[in-house]
Amino acid sequence: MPKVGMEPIRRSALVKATITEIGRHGSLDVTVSQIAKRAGMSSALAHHYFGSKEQIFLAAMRHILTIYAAEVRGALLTARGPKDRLRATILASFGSGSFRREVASAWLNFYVLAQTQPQARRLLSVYQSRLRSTLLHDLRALVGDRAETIADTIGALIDGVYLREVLKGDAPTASKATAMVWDCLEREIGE
Amino acid sequence: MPKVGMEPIRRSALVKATITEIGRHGSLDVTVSQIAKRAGMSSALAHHYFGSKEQIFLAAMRHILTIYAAEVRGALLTARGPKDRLRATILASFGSGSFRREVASAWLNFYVLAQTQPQARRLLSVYQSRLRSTLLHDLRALVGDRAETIADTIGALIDGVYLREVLKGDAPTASKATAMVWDCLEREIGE
Amino acid sequence: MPKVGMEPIRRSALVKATITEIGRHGSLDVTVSQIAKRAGMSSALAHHYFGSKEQIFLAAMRHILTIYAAEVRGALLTARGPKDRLRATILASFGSGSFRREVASAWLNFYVLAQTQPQARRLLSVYQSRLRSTLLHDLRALVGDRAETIADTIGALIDGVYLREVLKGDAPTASKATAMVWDCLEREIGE
Amino acid sequence: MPKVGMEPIRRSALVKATITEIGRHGSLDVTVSQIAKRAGMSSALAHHYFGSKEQIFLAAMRHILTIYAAEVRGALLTARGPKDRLRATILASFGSGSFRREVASAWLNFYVLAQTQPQARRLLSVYQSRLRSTLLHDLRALVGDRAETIADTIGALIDGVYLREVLKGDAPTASKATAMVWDCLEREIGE
DNA sequence: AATGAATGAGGATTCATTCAT
DNA sequence: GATGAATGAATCCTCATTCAT
Repeated sequence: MPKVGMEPIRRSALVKATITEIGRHGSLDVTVSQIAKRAGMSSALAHHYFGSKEQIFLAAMRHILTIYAAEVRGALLTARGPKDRLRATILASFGSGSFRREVASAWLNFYVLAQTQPQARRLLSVYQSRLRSTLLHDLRALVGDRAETIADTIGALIDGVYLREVLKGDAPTASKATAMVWDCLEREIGE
Repeated sequence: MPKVGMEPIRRSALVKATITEIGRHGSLDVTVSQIAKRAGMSSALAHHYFGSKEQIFLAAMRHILTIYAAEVRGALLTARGPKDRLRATILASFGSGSFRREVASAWLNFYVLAQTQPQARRLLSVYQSRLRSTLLHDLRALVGDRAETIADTIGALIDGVYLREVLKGDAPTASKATAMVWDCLEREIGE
Repeated sequence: MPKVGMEPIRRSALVKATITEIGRHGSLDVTVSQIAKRAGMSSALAHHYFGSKEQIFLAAMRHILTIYAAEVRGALLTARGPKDRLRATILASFGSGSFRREVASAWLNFYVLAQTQPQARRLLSVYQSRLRSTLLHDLRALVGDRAETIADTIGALIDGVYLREVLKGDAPTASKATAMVWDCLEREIGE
Repeated sequence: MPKVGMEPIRRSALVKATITEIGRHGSLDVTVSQIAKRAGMSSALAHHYFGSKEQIFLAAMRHILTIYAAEVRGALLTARGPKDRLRATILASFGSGSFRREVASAWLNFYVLAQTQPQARRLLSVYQSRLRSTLLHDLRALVGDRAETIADTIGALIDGVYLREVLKGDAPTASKATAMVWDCLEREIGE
């Protein structure tokens, strides 16, 4: 058993365990001990690596956003043309990565935290900015000046549809969610 | 002075105090004592009336939804024609009642709770159903079959815009929010 | 069992238990739970009444100083003339109240705390001022101008002798301590 | 570069770091990690060298006493005659080595520890014995039989004056402290 | 020699909730 | 109706200490 270079392994294990536990409880009312135990270590070690429960959660949220960004980039790789790219972006937002119960839970709690926690707020605006600039880029090619307005609307709609889908009760449906946003977008760009 | 008839007064004071305290802290991490103190009574009495902290919060949320419903009804009173009514509905969703910081805080925490708490979930679906049927009623007159789809889209958009506005940092702007939803709606109904 | 007016009883019990426990451990490394248990209550109640461990200790120290002040006043009641009064003051400083192991422990830890804790520092200076003015009053009648210098010296000597006696190992001897200070004082006032 | 011979360097660094940290915090509530970091090594190494936190502190205290003893010896080197030597001894007790805040902190905490820790108690009695025999030696030449009593009184007075000076708040004054003890001593030896 | 990794044990503090009055 | 009293249970976080490398 190597005793060196454990840090990234431990951090990653904690991040994953955090997401799992939050999903399991639906809230941030999860003890560091529970998270640590699931990650196979003592709570003391969790604190050693992250300093506080809050930082553990922020790391988890950063991870979720990283995964999401990767999913978007992945979807864009094979997209051809602006419309295809827009569609890919929307699809990725409702991809299997985002629609898992644990991730949804993390998001909802993240919204709560973003009201008061500066780092959370910053992280949230990173997410929003990225999505916005991705949408903007392709919308400009299609609608010119109206791109900004539409990007904002579609961004908000994505969040709203996401919220409703994950709170629906039964498992969220990516296709339904995507269709709803896409239809709106098509009408906006005057298809 | 009779002690009779205090119950509704106490309950109402607690509900308001709860909303205020949640707004102040941004989360449900508010103690019953803090709420009770703000409401001018002991925490024991708060428990006497509501049974548990969770029930206090649910009562607060019910109050918020009641106010919201009233705001919608009020706006509809003077509206003439389906389009005017739709516009009124949207306006009410971003009315001063909803856009107060405390109410926004309550909503975000309510979403978290709705994942796991049956009463919260039911309450949430009451809100969604009401909004949906209000929108549907007027949309049918305008677009017939497409009403359902559009109602869902607009409902989700309202939630998404609300989310983004209240998490923006600076005070949310009702006019901007309303415009965004209304523009989308106009395009949908083929204005 | 009365459920009203418990506060003074509880506070007093906690103060006494604190002194006992500090004496038993020799240091402030005593848990609030140990103190509370000895005082016959839960640690939560101890916090309810005092707010923090530090405040509990400060209350204990205030109690010790109160007892000491009472002992001095008591000794002065029957004293006749300045010399007799000075002797009484010294005697009281090494009275059975001060020389108990627990009280000595509290004092030593109090000195440590007084370096950094404002309230402790203030309390310490209250003790020093009181002793000084008591000594001064009677010394003035005997030596006039030299009273101040002598009061300071005797005050320091009392502290030094106390320190050495309580750290000696075997039980401290009031008579030996008193004699040492008194002899010095006699020489200072020129017999 | 050989790793041999590091031991004394490490130990010394730790001892100094300990004194610094205790001074900085005013108490023994200093973590081994803080000490080790200040000494430029890991806490594990600190344990390797000293075995426990307690032993680190005792080593620090031994160091302080060694310095103090050296200061006394140094002062005695140039002293001529018993009175001059007594004066030198007192001066050294309030020398710059002893009156530093960190050293004072260490002393106060040392007193607390001496109540219960055998090694600390022994160390304290070494200090007291040394001071006593130094004083005794010169007092005998001046007052014969009364030397013992006076030595005890002066010893206690030194401790008492030290205690008050370091707890005074503002920086302690060596000259004032020395004068107080010296004046008392002169009167005792019948100057 | 030296350290990062790891933890067990603990400890102050908080709080929802209950109960006697 | 109303509350001060009271607590059990929890939770975050700390830290001296050990160990594998």
